[in-house]
Amino acid sequence: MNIYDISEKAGVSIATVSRVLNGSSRVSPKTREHVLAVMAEQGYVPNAFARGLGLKSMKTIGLLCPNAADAYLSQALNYLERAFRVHEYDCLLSCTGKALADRRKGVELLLSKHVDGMVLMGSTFVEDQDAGNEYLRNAARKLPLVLLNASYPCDNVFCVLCDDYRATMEATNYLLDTGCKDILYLYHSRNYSGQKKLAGYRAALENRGLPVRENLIRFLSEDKTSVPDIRDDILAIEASGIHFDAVLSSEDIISVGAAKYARVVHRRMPDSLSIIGYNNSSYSLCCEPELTSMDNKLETLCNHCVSTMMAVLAGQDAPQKTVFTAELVKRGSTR
Amino acid sequence: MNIYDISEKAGVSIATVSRVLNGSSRVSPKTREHVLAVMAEQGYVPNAFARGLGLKSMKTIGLLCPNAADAYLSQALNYLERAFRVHEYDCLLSCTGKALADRRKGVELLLSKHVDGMVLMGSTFVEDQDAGNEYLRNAARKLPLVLLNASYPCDNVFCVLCDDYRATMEATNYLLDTGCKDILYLYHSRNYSGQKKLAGYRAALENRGLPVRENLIRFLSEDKTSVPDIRDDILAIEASGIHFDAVLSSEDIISVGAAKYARVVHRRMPDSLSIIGYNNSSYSLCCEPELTSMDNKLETLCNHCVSTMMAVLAGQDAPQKTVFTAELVKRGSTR
DNA sequence: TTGTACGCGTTATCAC
DNA sequence: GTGATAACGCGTACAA
Repeated sequence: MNIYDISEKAGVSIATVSRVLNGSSRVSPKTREHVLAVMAEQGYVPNAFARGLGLKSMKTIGLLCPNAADAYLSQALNYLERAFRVHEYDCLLSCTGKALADRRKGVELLLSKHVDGMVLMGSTFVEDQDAGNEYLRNAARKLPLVLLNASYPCDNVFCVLCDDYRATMEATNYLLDTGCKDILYLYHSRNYSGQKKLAGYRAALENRGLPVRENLIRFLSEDKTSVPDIRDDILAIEASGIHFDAVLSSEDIISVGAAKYARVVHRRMPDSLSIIGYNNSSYSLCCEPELTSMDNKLETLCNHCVSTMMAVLAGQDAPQKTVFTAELVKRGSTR
Repeated sequence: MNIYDISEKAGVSIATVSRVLNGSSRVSPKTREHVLAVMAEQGYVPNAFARGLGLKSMKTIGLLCPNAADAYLSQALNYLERAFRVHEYDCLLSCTGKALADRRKGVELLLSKHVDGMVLMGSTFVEDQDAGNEYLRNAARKLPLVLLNASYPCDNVFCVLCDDYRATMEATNYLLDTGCKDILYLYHSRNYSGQKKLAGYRAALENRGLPVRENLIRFLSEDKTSVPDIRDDILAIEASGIHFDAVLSSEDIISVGAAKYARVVHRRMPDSLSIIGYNNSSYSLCCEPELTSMDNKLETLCNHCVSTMMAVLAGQDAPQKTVFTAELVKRGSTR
């Protein structure tokens, strides 16, 4: 069943069928109705490959994600896919992992499939040393890139993110305001976003003339990310003689580990220990009391990624960088 | 840069270039080397649309998933995508939601994009009344379907699942063996898998000649699925005068809610309350003590989905149904 | 308003 | 082994 069959059965030329198909050009209402009827009757569906060949597009967006199993990223995945679908774009998924070589390969594969654009989820995709970002610049020469929660100034690269710096600064201030003195800062990732968050923590202390004690800033091993692992890490920190009355982390899952630590050593929240997480994910509701967490507006960010992409694809101009503000959601783990 | 350019620069015909490209037919080693060199030099990448048009395939698999944000499904998504990628297949994602109309639409959209096969994640995709499954039978006439954690006997539909019936039976038996008398069974979904699980619970009791008390079997509202919601549901159950010394659920997240309930009312695990979850997801590690959970071997299932799909696409025959056995992972929430 | 004819970049079937 | 050439199914100038 192709366009020729339809044109024959409808007694018109393929050009007319094509016009009806694409809604566009001028076709007499009568012919249109007739052709539509024939198409419906025959259950005709235009061949996407042939159409792609001609239009150089199959209305497909590449979604790159280091790890689709991650609670935060999978949430983003869900928002993005649904929003793109509303615009009749399908999403090609690529779970690349964090290694540069794999990310590059992921981008190239999607490039070879001629997606219309790509969304790169998380600041993992941007390397600190700019030489490593050649693959991004190269991709951006061929199609628009939208970066979720990352920043990279480059033509045809559009960034949508939350002000992580301000967010952790606000969280730190809140802890200080509620009487905490020794705030343990725990983080997993040294990428752009991770650095901004840490900088916010430092800045909050410095702004008040408080010392930044480096032994309260702890990078957790990247390969031990389960909640019990994190609990054990914190137990070890305590065992090493470091005292803290609050835990601020770069991810909810870390804070869940902190809550677990608190239970084990019988420290009550928020009296003996305050905890703040990041992302306001479903993990923050798992603990008792529930965790105060920084809501970085994932849904808003994702929707903005999609509308930015749509604008760019439509030839309109879009802001190179859009920054939203996070919001602290206060729950039982803080005063 | 297309096949003509390459053939011209290499001084051969496009047929030869095509042969080199597809590794197949007889080409003299010398010509092959030369053509490969030219292709590399020019950075030539064959056009996927044109290739798709000729081959009627773009090596793409459709992944349908009611909700990519779900902890369990996103894990599956990750496993599936990576395994397919190893076989050089890309994945087109469709988060359909649970409504039949939307699922049908998702299938049809992927059908129109001429994916080579589809994986349907979760038993949500199979309707109880078979009339609702016409969309599956229809799709199966055109391409192979692999169902993850669902069963539907139909030509060209391949099912990969865990024996949920036996799994909950085993879990129930374990609770009974460790001295529990009143096991509250909580579930969220009435789909195929949900029914099997419940049946396993009933069967375990019946096999021991114990009464199945319907007021210990509770269906939780589908739209209130957050941990605090579930905690409140359980509090309400208790308030209604129902006594229980164990909670068995169809999903880890429900059991996390149960653990939260236990904390609120100061019931200690496992002495005063035993809890078993399902899926052995990261949620089961969030609680203190950690939750005993039924591991339904998601990674194994996913890998099997992929190898089944590959076999079918290669024209080999594959088992219509493959059933794995779940395994109870014992942790602190049970004796 | 409608139709003709060509281009899109491959693969595949023939001949040679 | 290699080279013409016909599909593949659709979009679209251009002509009518």
